[in-house]
Amino acid sequence: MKERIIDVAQALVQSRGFNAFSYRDLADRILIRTASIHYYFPKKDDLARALIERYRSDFEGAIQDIDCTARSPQDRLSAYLKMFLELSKGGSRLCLFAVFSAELPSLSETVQEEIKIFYEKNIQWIGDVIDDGRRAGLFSFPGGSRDVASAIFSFLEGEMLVQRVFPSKEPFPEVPDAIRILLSWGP
Amino acid sequence: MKERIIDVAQALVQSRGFNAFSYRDLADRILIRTASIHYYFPKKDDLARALIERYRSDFEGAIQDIDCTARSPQDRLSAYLKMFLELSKGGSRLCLFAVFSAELPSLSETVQEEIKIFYEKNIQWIGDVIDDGRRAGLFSFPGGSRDVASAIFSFLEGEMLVQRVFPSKEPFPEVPDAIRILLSWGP
DNA sequence: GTCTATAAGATGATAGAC
DNA sequence: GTCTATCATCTTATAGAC
Repeated sequence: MKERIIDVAQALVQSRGFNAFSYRDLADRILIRTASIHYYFPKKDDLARALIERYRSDFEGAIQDIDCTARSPQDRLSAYLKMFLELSKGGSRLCLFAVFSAELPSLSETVQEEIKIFYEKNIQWIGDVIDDGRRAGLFSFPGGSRDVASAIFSFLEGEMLVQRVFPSKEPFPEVPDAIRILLSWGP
Repeated sequence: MKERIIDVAQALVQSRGFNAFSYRDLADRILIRTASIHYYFPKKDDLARALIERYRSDFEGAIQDIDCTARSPQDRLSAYLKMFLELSKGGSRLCLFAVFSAELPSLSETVQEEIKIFYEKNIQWIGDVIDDGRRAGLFSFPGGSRDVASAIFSFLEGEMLVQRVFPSKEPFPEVPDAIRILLSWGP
């Protein structure tokens, strides 16, 4: 049940935002009473934290999978992008953290801190991968790998916003051209 | 008065989101009663439309200013970026449209349409500028200018989300490195 | 134009029966 | 665990006095 509530809540956050849905919205969709949801998540902030925790652990699990299979930097980055887009259901759902960032000052301190950790982990990981790639002569870019990693991550988060507004746009290619250019990643 | 309401409302939207503030929040800040706000903006959707209209006209005015002074593609793009960041008050405020995109499905059809127009205008303009730049041999990038313009815009919107989470990060340079790389824009 | 007063409904939350 | 019942509060919105 707990998982099911999180499922539905996540879908609502990713489409409307955290402040634009109520326990009633959840209850109606799950066919349960709001009091039952309060049993699992007494305060709405508890729900926010649970949402983040699962999303983040999904992400970290996926990243570990990628690291374990230990392929080339290119394959790792490709796999990351694919996973990123999958979790967001191709734009109809935003990245959970893009939504939370947009509403950041309305969220609790704890949640804000969790969001920061998520961003940090992602940028760190991308930075490591492209650094590996550069050392192997596969990628080429000026400056620090962290800056480029941050730019890639910003681009991905922003691209979801744009894609939401233009659903007619062709779906994300597996590796967006912008990233290929940023990394001088030849075809 | 109307302008003042829009000022305060815009600040609230850019920090918390459209669904996370109420007429009461506005009233408390402006030292007025909620009924008075309803006099100017009967429905909250009227306020949303007014917000968008002003933001968009500010943007278009600024873009026209840039076009009239008719400088080089590089200067035009620099000026655009500077304006973009100014309107967003350096990350403490998100781009109004980044917030609206994040909450898109919770907004009215009319508002959604306006958001689309804003995005379209911006991407179109950036595309024209970098196309000019490419023809003049100042920029170099593979593929269509619209795709690169879209990537630049996505990056900017996303960068604001990231900057909000890491306020300690150094402020946006006038022309972010990512954009220099995307355009092969030498120093 | 701004106010008081107020309505109708939503919202987050709790107590207590089953 | 799930329910009914209930709460205080907030939210959007309107009517009508000044």
